[in-house]
Amino acid sequence: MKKSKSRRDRAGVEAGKVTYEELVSRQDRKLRTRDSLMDAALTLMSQGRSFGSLSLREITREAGVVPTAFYRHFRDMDELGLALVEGSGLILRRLLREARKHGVPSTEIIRSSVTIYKKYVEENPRYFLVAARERLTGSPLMRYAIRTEVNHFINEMAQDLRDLRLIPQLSMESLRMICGLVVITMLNAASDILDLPPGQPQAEQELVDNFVRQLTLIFLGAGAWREPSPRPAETS
Amino acid sequence: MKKSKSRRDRAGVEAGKVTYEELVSRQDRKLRTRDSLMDAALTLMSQGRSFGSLSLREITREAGVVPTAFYRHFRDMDELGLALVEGSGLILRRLLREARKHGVPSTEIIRSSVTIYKKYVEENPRYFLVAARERLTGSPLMRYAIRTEVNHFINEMAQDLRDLRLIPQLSMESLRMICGLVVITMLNAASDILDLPPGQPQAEQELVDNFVRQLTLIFLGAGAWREPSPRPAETS
DNA sequence: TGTACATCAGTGAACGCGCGTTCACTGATGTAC
DNA sequence: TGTACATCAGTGAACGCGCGTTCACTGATGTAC
Repeated sequence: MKKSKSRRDRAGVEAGKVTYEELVSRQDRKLRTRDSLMDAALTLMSQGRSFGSLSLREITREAGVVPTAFYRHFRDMDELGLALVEGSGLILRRLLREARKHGVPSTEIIRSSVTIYKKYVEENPRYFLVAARERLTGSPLMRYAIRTEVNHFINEMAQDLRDLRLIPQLSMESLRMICGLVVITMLNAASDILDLPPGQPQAEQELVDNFVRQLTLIFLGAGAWREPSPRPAETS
Repeated sequence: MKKSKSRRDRAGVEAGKVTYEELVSRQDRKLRTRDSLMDAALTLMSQGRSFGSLSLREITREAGVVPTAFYRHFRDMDELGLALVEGSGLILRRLLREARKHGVPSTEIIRSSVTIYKKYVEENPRYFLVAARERLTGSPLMRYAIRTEVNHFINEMAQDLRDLRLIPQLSMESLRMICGLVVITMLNAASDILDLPPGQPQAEQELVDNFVRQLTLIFLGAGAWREPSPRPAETS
């Protein structure tokens, strides 16, 4: 963010055009800077770095802003981290909403879901980085926040599965257990997809096939699942 | 490592005792310092930090050694990271060896395996931190090394399952796919176990139960698995 | 066994650098009248 | 519409600090004779 003077100059007022930049309020500009800080963090992370190893100065540099501007938006790096987690949560909820919209295709349900999922991951790679990776390695604060978002996601997914009544004999608790397994498989696959060097269609296909088979196996298991008796044996 | 003079003083020579410390060669001492550097890194990581966020000086401080001593053992942090990955690989291989020793209990096989696994994770928490966490968030170099170790582990486990002939209809490829699923579930559970605050037996029991059920589901699925036809439909 | 010399694990001072954070500031945007 | 003042997003200098790495060193351990 340069001074407004020079920004106005560059914006081409002298050419008789009022650019988009001239129309937004101070508040909008502030939000845009905030976004570009979050974006900068995600960019650095997508270059293979963990959030915990990023520095405040690095992020402001990437965002094109002076280091002290950071404090207008976040108290510290932790607060930025939590904002990123919140973004990931939104992305995950949107994923479920889209899945619901597609309804229940009767054939090839898993393969088509995987295709949609893969596309979705590739369109929002950066937030999947946060969810899939920092879930395990972030600061305790960040890990806890992600765990909460992911549990939320698992619960919603379990509720959706229950509503679909595809496997009616399952209790809500079992559905949650199964969705937990599905989610770690999904996040693991997302991480693998994002690690793929581009231009390797064969490796990519193998990865997708493997993912499809793992999900198929899980749902095979779900179909064969019998609820455990409510009280386990005393010996265990 | 203090100077030998004072070390000898502290070692209690004046009390007429020759301590263990007095008996080891220079080479042994060097290895011990190397170990204490690795140990220091693991200690810091088990306090919730990622390897990538550790500094060389921090590690030498924790190891009780001057920063420059680091270079007698590792060229840089990357090399230390790879040494840690190697350590994790050894731990995983030992886990399989112990599992083999226990043979095939006919009842409650999964629950007893989980109990053994949990004990093993709790006895070697630090190396599981490396395997479970840095697998996704480490430097690209470290991630690749861990991926190699984990794939090795998956292959060995698949071979063991094949040798056991519990589910004889499965191809080696399917066994690998299934073991891949088992391993991400295992590593996820390890991460959860290590995150547990101590003294919460109920949360711990829930976690173990969930893990047991997920593995049970996977093996139910494996039992119901039919090999996919070698060539998928052209439409996919 | 004793002596003279080589090796080398660990030391400690020094360096230049990027870090997070403070502070007073600037000047465009927003508001009151 | 025009003016006078308030707000506040972003600036830039400055700070003390821990960082990775270099270098010459020390003195116990190891080796040759």
